[in-house]
Amino acid sequence: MSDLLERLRGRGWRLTAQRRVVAEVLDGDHVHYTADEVHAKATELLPEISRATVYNTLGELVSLGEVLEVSTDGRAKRYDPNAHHAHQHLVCSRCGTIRDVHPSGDLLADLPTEERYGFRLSTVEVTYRGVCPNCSAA
Amino acid sequence: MSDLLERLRGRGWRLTAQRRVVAEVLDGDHVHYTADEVHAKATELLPEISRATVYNTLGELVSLGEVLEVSTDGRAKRYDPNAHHAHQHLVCSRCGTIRDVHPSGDLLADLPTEERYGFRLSTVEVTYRGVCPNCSAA
DNA sequence: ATCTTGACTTAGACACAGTCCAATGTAGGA
DNA sequence: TCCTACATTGGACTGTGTCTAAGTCAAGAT
Repeated sequence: MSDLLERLRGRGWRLTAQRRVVAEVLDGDHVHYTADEVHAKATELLPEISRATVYNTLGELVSLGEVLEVSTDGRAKRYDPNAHHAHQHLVCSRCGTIRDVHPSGDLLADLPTEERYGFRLSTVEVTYRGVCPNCSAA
Repeated sequence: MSDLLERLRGRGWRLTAQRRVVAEVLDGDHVHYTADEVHAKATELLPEISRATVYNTLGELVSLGEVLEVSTDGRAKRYDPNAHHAHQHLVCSRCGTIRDVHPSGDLLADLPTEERYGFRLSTVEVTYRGVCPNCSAA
């Protein structure tokens, strides 16, 4: 993920300890943390980091297109660092676990012209819900 | 929508003025109000109705399967009385307007077995995003 | 028609997620 | 090294939703 930092510096991002730490926390492929979880983990690496900075940084990463914002439950938004491969989400209705998944087919094409009401479509988000093997077993 | 009230009474729902008013506000096909919008409209019909009652009633309608909870933006949840026809949502990224839409094809089938990670799938929610004709024009 | 009772409603306090602000600190160019 | 525009901080604030204890009432029983 240090290439991320490089990319951002190239775009004029000022590189601070706080931002580095937030990027580091988001590193890894299958994390979907809430802002407060990011803050908690960032605090372990840099005790004085403030909540506001974490929110600011996440917001910047989202508008720079480096991180996706996912809200699957109407509660806290989650942040998904896997922004460079199109994917959708599979959520366990019991425990809330999220997995990245890759449906087949062209999802946008599933919406017929007469159902588009003159909108210019840009994206589609799909959330599959079900019960994960763990919760099924229990 | 008075058949809704009948249905609910049949299920042992106690019929109060407050509940009647909430059901009345949700009547109509293409409304997607937030809880506070429902409360505002309910207050016009029954001035003393409290916020807590609106939240309670909406929650009950949702668990009874009469109303759908939709959260498209990570802000306030919206309540969709059109719960008896499967449908998805088309959201304007500018103004937030929501339309019910009906994609073609079997959405669940788009997720290949090897992408299901052992989950027992139950539902799929699709949100199409784009810009509505109104906002396009402006 | 009235009584009774458990379910419903209420106001307000509380909790959680997120935003805003003025004061302070600092990265990185000159 | 200095400067300054940008970043960070903590705490107050907002919006959305939940909880509670006390009061009220729908509807079945009498």
